[in-house]
Amino acid sequence: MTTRSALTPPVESMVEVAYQAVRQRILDNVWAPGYQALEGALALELGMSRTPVREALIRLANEGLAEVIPRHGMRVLPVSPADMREIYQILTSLESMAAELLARAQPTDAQLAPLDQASSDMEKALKRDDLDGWAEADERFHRHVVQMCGNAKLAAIVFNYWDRAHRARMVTLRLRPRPVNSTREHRAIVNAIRKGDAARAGALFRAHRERASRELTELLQLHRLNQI
Amino acid sequence: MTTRSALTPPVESMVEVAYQAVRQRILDNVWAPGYQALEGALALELGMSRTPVREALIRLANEGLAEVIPRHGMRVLPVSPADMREIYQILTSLESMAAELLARAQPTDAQLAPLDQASSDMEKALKRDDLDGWAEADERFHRHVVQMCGNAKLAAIVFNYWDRAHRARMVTLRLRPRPVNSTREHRAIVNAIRKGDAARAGALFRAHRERASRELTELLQLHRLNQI
DNA sequence: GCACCTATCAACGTATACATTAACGGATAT
DNA sequence: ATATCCGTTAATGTATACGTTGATAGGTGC
Repeated sequence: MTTRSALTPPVESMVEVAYQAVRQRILDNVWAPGYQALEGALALELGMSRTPVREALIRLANEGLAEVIPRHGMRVLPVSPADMREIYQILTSLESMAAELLARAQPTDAQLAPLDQASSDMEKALKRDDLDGWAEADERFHRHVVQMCGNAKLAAIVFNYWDRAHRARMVTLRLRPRPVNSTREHRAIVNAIRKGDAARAGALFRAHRERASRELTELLQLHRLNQI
Repeated sequence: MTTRSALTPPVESMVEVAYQAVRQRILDNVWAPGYQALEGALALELGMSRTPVREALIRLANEGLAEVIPRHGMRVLPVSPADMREIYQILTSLESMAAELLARAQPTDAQLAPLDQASSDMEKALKRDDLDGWAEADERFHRHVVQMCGNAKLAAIVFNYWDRAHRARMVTLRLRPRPVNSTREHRAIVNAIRKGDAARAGALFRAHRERASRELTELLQLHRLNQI
């Protein structure tokens, strides 16, 4: 009997191990933007041969987190202010579409509960001056909207671009004034969705993201953060 | 002297050869949706070892054109009506954003000339009943808008989802009534962009894509095309 | 000192090798 | 006839091998 039950999680392949390991190091800024590593070195570090490492790097390159330079191995891609502008334009467009779709779907109160919960958690975290908690609840809010909009491909794109911008968000989290507007805007968005007012939900979400994008860009300029 | 001039294009790697070969077969519907091929068979057919084939397949899987099923090789991914709906929602969102960005950038008449040209070519092709010519000019119009919007990442996403929907567009091209509305809508979009009216350009583009999406979906239903 | 040339090296791209294991078919029991 | 078991096969995932070639250091000429 060699069935693999739900209890024994699928033996992750070495490609998966390599992919997750490198990805996590990039997202956690353990390997800073510009960091380079040779395929052989990575393989040695991860205790596997170059083959699975190469395959993982192809995925990471496709996802825009790293690039592969022929004789110099993998390089962690920096994110410039111009990149951030492009990324936030994409997120603004797709997330506001997601909000519209969600509003059109007329979700039940039960389905919207996580959004209310996330909003409350943001308020509570802000009162405690718990910025990490605030960021987690904020991300949870956005994730729910995108996951429930009914368009899995759209969600996948949004998640990918969140990842690319993740480091910048973490850096600016503590450089900016207390994010007091966000929660109010989230509440208004939930209301529009609850009423089924798709146009308003989309417009509010769009304004919400555009403000965030503007603030982020200004912060990066102010602090001369030319690559993150 | 072993410089590689512009005349001698970079020797494409075998991975690139494999990637292009498989991709082209999928887009051209030489390998229909659902078609499967083993890594070894592909390698044999392409005259290379499994290694570059595997690496090409990883890219194709990431791009959503194929999937890799552990003991069954590569499988060409079918596109269902539900997929088409998701894809067109994404395209609607991103292309209308591109139109807005382009309008905001206040392009010169010279920069807008290709859009006028494409619109004329669509009219001319339609008069000749040249559907392929019409489709080419239509795609050229859309490509220009997206390429000139100033957001390369957005453009890359749009191109990828065009590819995914390519077969369906080709199939429906000859099933639908003559596309007489599109050219008029294109003209209106160019006018809005020329005036720098970003909101209007975005709204028009959005309506344009939503109409196309609706028509396509209805065609697929009508002809019971449940996977393309 | 600087530019150029050359030889060495090592990282990569691809091919090949190999152990693992899912899939399939045939045999057996009911 | 159908279900189950089991042995065989072959496709895979990963490791290893290897030729090619860009990069670099050191030497040479001016």
